Amino acid sequence: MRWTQSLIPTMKETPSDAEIPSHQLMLRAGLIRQLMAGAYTYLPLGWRAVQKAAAIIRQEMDRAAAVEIHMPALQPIELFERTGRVEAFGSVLMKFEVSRGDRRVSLALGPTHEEVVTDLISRHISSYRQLPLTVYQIQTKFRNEERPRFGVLRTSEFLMKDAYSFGSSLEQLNVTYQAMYDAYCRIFQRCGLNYIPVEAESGPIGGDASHEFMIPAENGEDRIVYCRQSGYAANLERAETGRTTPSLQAAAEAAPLQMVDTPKVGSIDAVCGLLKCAPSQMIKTLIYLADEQPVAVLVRGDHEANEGKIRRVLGVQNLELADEATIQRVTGAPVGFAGPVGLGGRMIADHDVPQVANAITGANSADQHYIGVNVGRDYQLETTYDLRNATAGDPCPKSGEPMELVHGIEVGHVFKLGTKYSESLGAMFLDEHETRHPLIMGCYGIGVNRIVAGLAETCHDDKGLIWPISIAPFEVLVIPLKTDDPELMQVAEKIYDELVKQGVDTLFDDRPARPGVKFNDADLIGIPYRMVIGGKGLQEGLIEIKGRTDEFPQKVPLDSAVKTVVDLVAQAHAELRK
RNA sequence: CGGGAUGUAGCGCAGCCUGGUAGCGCGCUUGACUGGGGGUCAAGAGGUCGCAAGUUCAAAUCUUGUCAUCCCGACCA
Repeated sequence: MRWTQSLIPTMKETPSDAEIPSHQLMLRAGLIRQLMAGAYTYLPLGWRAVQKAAAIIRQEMDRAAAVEIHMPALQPIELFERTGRVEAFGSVLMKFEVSRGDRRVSLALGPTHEEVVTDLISRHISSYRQLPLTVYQIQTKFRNEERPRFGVLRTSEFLMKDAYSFGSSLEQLNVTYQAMYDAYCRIFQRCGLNYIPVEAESGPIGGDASHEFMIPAENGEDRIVYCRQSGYAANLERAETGRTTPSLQAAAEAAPLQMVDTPKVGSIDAVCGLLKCAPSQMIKTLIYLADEQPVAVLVRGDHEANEGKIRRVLGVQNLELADEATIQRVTGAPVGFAGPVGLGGRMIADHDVPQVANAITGANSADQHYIGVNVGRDYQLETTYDLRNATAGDPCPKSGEPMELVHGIEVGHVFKLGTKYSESLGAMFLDEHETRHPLIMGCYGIGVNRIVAGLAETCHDDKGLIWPISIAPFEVLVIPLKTDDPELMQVAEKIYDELVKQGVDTLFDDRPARPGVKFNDADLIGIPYRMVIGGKGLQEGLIEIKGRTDEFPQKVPLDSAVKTVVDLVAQAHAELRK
């Protein structure tokens, strides 16, 4: 591709709307342009990068025996009604009506395709002999983000690879799941991404096992805990901690229990402000309704209760924070003044709670708190549980080493769906005994443009982007320094032709611009290899080859230059496939 | 949806407080010089100051409304 024939609007200055590196650099390097909040046009360089990621995904999907199809983005709302996801998606689902003759038809733009694919398969699969089957597509998804942000990382319209597996047994599901998991590792590896597979909550979609693939990045929206020792990594909502039950006896030096007035001061922050203490000195007492029964849950003041863990400990289906009336009835005080001292009914505590010596808690009486609260003396616990979100420094459940808190960009998600959709949409098969069962499904997503944005976010220096060769819009950038020197241009053209002939993706900077402009743009757009043909070097029969991150170029004789670059490109590719 | 900020040329910004000629840098066009890390000189093009209403002899500037974008939060199968 010749630069002058393409559309590569690089910018020297950073648009003020862009805050995070990926957004700034993708704009400045001429990869994308914004149409509106949450919707971007991909310009030639950006689109090429996306296409390269898509090609790798296709190869690995095919290798994992998934077959590509293409489903409509337009979907009848009725399908979502049958699975109850109109409510589940809420405003995220883009729905609208169109008229067809005298009828009104309700449609949605697909946020994902479980319904469509399950409906499709239900019509064509009827026997266990046809299973397992995995289909996938690469397609634009639509989700009405209430607040699109982070540039191209969180948009209302985005490219997603979504695969769906159908099996006749859990064993089949597990085999497919593992195949997809492995394929994902290969895909991200080949894309040159630093990624962490993490254990994840499967969310309202249902199912029992799930992994997210995260790119560690400061600006990532998701938070995960990670142990370098054991490699354990998990989504914050899901993460176990290696903590155990501590002593439940009061310490010898325990201060006396004392009631203090805290008028109208009900929140943790407010109490801390008034009593000049840290949230970690407080015990937070949350009143939940667990299957309609009130339960008090104790966590340290600076911790976040984890409802999934609480639900599992209590062994209940429904769990919600109690309403004001219930809190008043259970604690005898308004919201904000609950505490474990003298509180009747069921009570469970997090492991860290008894370790708070001389704690501050609500006094179960309006406008009053206790100070000097100690376990074993002022309130009793039989045992403790893991009831809160993990935080940085918590011991790893595998190694016991302290875990780090990392932010991450979710680029992939695999999970075992089970029969949620096959049941609600009637996707059944007959087994060898002629018994009907719902198909057992898995689903597997990759944010294709997030691969590109994630690389832009994490691979750059102060001069610009640094693409891995597999995703780079071009592999080699050829720069003739004097476009009005026919002799020099002839050499440059020949090198360009030769590279193209050898199948190297080459960009030819034929702009009649000054060298400085070309060098700076070259660094900005981050093409892995740069060949410079200049007057001085040419006199000696040399041209320069420089990797994007090399400090200095190597000078290579004209006749071996193409081969040198071709080898470098091949090597770089090989490196990513290891 | 709550809180905050910003809308002036393609991009970055000044002007607004204190109403009276639309400005700067980069980019763009033409020409000359220049020619290995965003060069110099000269001459140009480009703006209903987000939109609407109001106050005023007069509004980029003051008032009200509205729209858009960005940030924090809520939300995000």
